[in-house]
Amino acid sequence: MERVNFQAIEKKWQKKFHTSNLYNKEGKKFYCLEMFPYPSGKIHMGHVRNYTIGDVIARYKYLNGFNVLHPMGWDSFGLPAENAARQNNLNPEVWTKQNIEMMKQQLKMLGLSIDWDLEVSTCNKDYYKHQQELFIDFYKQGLVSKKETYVNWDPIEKTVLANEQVINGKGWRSNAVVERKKLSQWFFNITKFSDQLLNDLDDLKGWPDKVKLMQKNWIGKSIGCELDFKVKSLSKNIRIFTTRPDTIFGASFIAISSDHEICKNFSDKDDFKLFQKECSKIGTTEEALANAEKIGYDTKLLAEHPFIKDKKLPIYVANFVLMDYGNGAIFGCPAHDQRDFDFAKKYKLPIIKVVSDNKSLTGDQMKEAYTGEGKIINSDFLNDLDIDRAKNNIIEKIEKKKIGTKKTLFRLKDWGISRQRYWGCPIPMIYLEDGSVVPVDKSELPITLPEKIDLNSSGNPLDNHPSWKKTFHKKTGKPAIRETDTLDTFVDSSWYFLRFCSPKDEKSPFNDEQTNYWMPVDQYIGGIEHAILHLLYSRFFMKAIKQTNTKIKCSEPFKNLFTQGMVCHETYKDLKGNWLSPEEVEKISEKKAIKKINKTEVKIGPSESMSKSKKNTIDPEIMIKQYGADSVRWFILSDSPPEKDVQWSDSGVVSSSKFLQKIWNLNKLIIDKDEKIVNEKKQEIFEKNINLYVYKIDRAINHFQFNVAIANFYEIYRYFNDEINKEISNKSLVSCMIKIMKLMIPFTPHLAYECLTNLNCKNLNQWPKIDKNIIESTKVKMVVQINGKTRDVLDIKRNLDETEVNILVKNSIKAKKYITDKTIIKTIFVKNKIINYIIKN
RNA sequence: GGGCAAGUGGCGGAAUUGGUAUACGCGCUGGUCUUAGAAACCAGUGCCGCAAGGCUUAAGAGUUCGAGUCUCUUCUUGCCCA
Repeated sequence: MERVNFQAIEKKWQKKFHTSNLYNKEGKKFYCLEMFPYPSGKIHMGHVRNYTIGDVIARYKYLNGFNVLHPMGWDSFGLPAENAARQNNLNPEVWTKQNIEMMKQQLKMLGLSIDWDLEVSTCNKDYYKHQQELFIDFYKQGLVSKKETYVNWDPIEKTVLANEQVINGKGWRSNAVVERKKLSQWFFNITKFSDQLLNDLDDLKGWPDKVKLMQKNWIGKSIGCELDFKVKSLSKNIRIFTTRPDTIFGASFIAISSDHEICKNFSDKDDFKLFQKECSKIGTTEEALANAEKIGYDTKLLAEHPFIKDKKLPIYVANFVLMDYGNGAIFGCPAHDQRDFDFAKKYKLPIIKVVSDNKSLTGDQMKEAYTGEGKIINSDFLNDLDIDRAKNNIIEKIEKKKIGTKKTLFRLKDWGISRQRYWGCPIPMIYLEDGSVVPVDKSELPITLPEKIDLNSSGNPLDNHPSWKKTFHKKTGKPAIRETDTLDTFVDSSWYFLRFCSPKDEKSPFNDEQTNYWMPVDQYIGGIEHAILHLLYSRFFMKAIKQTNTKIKCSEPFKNLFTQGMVCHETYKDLKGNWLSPEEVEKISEKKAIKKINKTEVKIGPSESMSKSKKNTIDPEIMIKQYGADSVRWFILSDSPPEKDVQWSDSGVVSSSKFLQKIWNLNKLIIDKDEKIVNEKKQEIFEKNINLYVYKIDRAINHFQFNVAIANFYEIYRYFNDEINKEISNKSLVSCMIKIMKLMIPFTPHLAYECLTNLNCKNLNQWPKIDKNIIESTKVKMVVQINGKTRDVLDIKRNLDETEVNILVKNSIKAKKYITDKTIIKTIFVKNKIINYIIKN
């Protein structure tokens, strides 16, 4: 049998894919989008999986008559380019553009149905120009602000980290211990949309519940209240915020942030200064705050308890209270908050239990705070209420006494977007001589990056640049200084999906009409690691844009979301414990492997997601060159459901390629086949069964069960191969094979189109019709059970009723013996499925 | 610590959503072909049993004519938040 030349076929069809696209102008629109890649240099298997899944959907929709938008772009700003540039002594732009070229070629090798005319790259000024415009629009809408805040400072990268970039108190990239540093930063006021971002989740029916829940928790809405504490020695009250007003009777101290205005009273004291310095050593994440040692500074001030007469609470400055939480002041209830508990233990403050944990321990005997449910105790009028009731009750009392009000708190913080880096979008703001900050005039956009830059000195490269920041205010002509921070790269990816609707529009970020036609994205596909931030920021952008531009109708960017799993591979280590790549290892059996060079033993570790650090990566390009893109696509879809992790296996991709060879052979066989005598009945059954598979595969694709669809292809092959010589006309075989090859287009487009051409198929781009009548007329399997145990399976016509089935059962040899001479007490009959006889023994 | 998933052969996994558990693939075993290997093809492959048959979806209970699927308890793993 002739070996199929995958490389030649793929090359031939990729030329056509490059110039063709998936537009059916008269069809309903379908916007299919995969998360665009960071151009790191080469594509990895994760990309292969992501873009193959997207390609299946895009092609499937196109074949079904949809007008499909399937673009691709590059998330091309970001730190790795700066690092690489430093190492290789070239401009980040050069490095980035090289990578994009290489990765684009690799993506093309996969045979994706991308419309490359729409390509967008976020580091191009014709992209970020519009981003600067959007920034100015947002600024004018009051959605941008500049705030002095503590930030997570990465001392190695010398940059600000977002909370989520801090993992276990360390920088996600540098692994350096993160410090708290006060800086003036630009923010998007995402919290203005907190309620909307939360409530609109309910409308996202096409999103995984898991992702919605993660977003909900991230936004973290909670009800609490503000409450004023009188301080006798001060003229002013301290206003605190709490989500647990029900524990007010357990309060034993007040804790304030080191930035609280009261601290001004002793800001020149040396011991306080020292304390303040200590405070800055911990990061700003909740995790860092919870894990850090709690330290306090005794102000010697006393606050009055609002509900307990003559009770005084000491006021401490504490390192775990931040100014941007509530009002920078809390009351401490050690018995029911772990941080307060730790603090109280350290400073020997009373621990008063006010929620019953059904244990006899007194507050002082408790080993940790109790934060669970329970009845309120030791709390005067709140006693015996449960927590929720007590909360409502106390808030009512507080409002009545006019010492505080109910308040909603969100965990969600404003989005800090300033980065002290070169390779990002310049923030289009200028500082005037009088100290005011204004946006640059839109006519001056884009504010471009300087080409020559020193990346080797520490600090902010744009700030270090000799001339770049010096400019003039357009209106007054007076000298001004540019903002030298650049935007977080999450900003770049928060609106690229809009740009794809009209990527060539020079006047505005997007054309309203085109945007309203294509948006929202009908199917968005990407990794679960973006479940919170990227998706939340994009949702914010959509809402902010809608507020800015009233012509835009869309308020949620992604109608359906699919999060695919990772690609994993076994890990290998030599005897010294060094990681080994799969190429360095020779596998002898399932559990045994040796090093190729010196035949020493290799330890096989668990399969983990592919990463350079563990050296367990497989290069897609090598795989494509060896087995062909279709085989790689086929394998990556075949082995696991797409939402779960998949194990890369060499034997798997080998068998994929073998199977595609078999499909090729089968096609050849049919084309060259001599005509035989035809049995109409057999042919009809054959055609019906093929039709049934069309239905099954169509259904599987719709449910994202690509592995199931592929299993069906294996079945079809076997069935087809068995039936090929059984009195079926060549015409019928060819028309059935055409159906099958059309079903394969989304999975293995090169092979499928080549075979279809060889089969002389006329309408290449039309999905086979599912004939519902044929499915209705196929036989069904009726399970015959006796007392719930399966005794026989009958092939019967569809929709027979109970009496008809009874007759058939009585004639069945297998089932008959269980029923004759027995008393049937009850019969359960489910049409087309099962008949179950309950008999007496 | 809290929340959410999930647990099916040696492995990846399927099961029309309460109706034949183990589809399909990998691996393994045997065979045909071959000087040999590879490839290809054929057959077998959950467990017990010679067989008839019985047992089996992490463990245990429950609902049901019928449970991998629903409910409860326990255990384990993964993810997110702390």
